[in-house]
Amino acid sequence: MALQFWKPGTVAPGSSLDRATEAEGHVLQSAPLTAAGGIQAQRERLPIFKHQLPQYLYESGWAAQGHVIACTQPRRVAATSVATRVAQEVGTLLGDEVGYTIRFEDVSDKERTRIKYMTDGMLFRETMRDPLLSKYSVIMIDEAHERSIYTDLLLGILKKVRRKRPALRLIVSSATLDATSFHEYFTTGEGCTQQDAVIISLEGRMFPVEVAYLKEPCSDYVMEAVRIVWEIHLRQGPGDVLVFLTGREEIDRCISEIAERIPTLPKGSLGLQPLPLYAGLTTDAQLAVFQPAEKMSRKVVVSTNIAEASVTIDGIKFVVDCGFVKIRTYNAKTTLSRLTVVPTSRASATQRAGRAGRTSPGICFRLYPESAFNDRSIMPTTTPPEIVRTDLTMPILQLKALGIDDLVKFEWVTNPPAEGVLRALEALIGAGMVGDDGRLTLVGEKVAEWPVEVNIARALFSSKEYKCSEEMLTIAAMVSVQDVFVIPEGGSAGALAELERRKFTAEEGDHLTLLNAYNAFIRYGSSLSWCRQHALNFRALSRAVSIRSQLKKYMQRFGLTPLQSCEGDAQRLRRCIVAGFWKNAARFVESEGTFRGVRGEGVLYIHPSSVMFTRKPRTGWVIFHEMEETKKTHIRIITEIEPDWLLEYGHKYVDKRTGQ
DNA sequence: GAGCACTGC
Repeated sequence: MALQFWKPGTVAPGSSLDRATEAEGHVLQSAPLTAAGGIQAQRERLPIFKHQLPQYLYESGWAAQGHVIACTQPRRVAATSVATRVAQEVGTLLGDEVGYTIRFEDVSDKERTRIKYMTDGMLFRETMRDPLLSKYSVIMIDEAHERSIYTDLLLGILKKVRRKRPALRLIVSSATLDATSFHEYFTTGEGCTQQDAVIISLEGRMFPVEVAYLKEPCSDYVMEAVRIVWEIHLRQGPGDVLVFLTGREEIDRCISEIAERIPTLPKGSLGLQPLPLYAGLTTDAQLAVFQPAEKMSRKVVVSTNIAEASVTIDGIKFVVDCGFVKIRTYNAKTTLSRLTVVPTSRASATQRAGRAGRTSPGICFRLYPESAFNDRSIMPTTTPPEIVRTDLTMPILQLKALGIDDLVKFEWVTNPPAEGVLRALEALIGAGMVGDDGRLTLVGEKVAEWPVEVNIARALFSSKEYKCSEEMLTIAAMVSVQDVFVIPEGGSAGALAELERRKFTAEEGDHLTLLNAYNAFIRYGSSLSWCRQHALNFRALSRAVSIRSQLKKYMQRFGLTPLQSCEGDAQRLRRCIVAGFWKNAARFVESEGTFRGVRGEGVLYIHPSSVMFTRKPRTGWVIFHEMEETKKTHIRIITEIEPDWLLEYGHKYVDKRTGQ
């Protein structure tokens, strides 16, 4: 069957979705969804929206006999907000026929829920308990173009599930040009036919957006952005501006440059109100971008990629796009992750431009020449999926837990790099999670179920022996969230925050400092105002509370109870951390003031956010939570240890590697 | 003596 695309947002009169490919449209499919009746909802020529597909399927009987229609989203907010909207449209209470399931929150009913919105990570997790996902009749994977790691893993699993359970119908929804490749993915291969039910829809933006380019490339896109914002402000009509830059530093610079020029505005002209937006901001500061602009003023939101898909601001009429994005890449050989600024994909550029056309026609100014946009060697069609640039240790452990031992045979949407797969397997074997036969060990099976990384799981398992599970649980939760300590931009506010942080500082290092901050948060009522007073991130701490209580349930389920406190015996706790993180040990080199990793990682620098940044370790040895490469290789979340605590583990490690 | 895109279980 030939692939066809609809024009965004329309279905021909009286057509059912199974006939949609005959009509003009943005739905494309290779097999009809007629087994339980087609969709006859469109008597008149009404626009059909993507989020309504599950409810049409529901009305057409696809949720009969206790079956459930699932719709996955890469993000929690999307899952909850779409579920809320659909529940309203269907006219039921949220959590009744229409519900959602995300981590820490299950607003669905086991018996009654027929349409379930969920994060893709959640559905992936569900495959561990029910490998055939037998209660679902239709699964819609939304925002598949974002290619999150869980989307990819899920698509791979679903292809496998469909071979065993052909009655399962899949809908893959993608906003970009790669729709055809998803189609090919599901219709080729052994046992796959053109009859496999796949519908791929394209989204359309609501209003036209005119795109303008620079004639020549610019050398400093931050200053160029400032110039364009100025021009928009003086020459264009009303409407707010959204500027895309790559990170906090650029955003701060852009904002102060704009602020500096505000006094030069001609008398009587509109004011300008520059506002930063990035994930690390406090809730208060983030909320500011949603407030309407002050009277007689134009709002300029200067944002990271967060405004590309995660956060939607109404009233934006102008977009200024620098054409770059900061992404995390992972080097399997060195086990180093790194943040790099790279040109955006064309798909990203299109998505960013679309942000100008949500409420009215708009204009997007791209800070690069049109020739760059058209040159695939400069701007790729799509961003490389997460699976090719991430640490594969956990994903592979989880695939193995699903019985997928042959990773070469697994039908990846995109193959992960061979090096990454090998290193991950090596790490899992070294950690005793995978045996030499490539199969999961008993420990591996257990750890795969935990929603934490391998090192943390190991420390939690050891916490029973070291009698410090209460504290280890807290530390596990705290290292899983980021930005607990708020760092205001420079000046006196920064120094004040630094003083606040010292109140929680523990001699032993960052792990215990985090523990102190968490305990104080609980002791003083877990309140937002208390966090503000002490320069702590309320959102992060609240999340840590949720994670801790979830992990506590796992401790109970795995018989690691009763939970015990180390009663202030920090040594037990530090030894327990070593039991999980012994591979992340580093030795101080006095003459250089730097560290060397025991795995030969080269020169390591303490991250400035560490309480160890200003001191040298008494014993000369530390354990770190993670390392990251920026201009230098930094280690983060560090605790001082005694070197002989390592001997036990180091021995095992050497044995495995050399075979001695 | 100096820094951190964004998600998710």
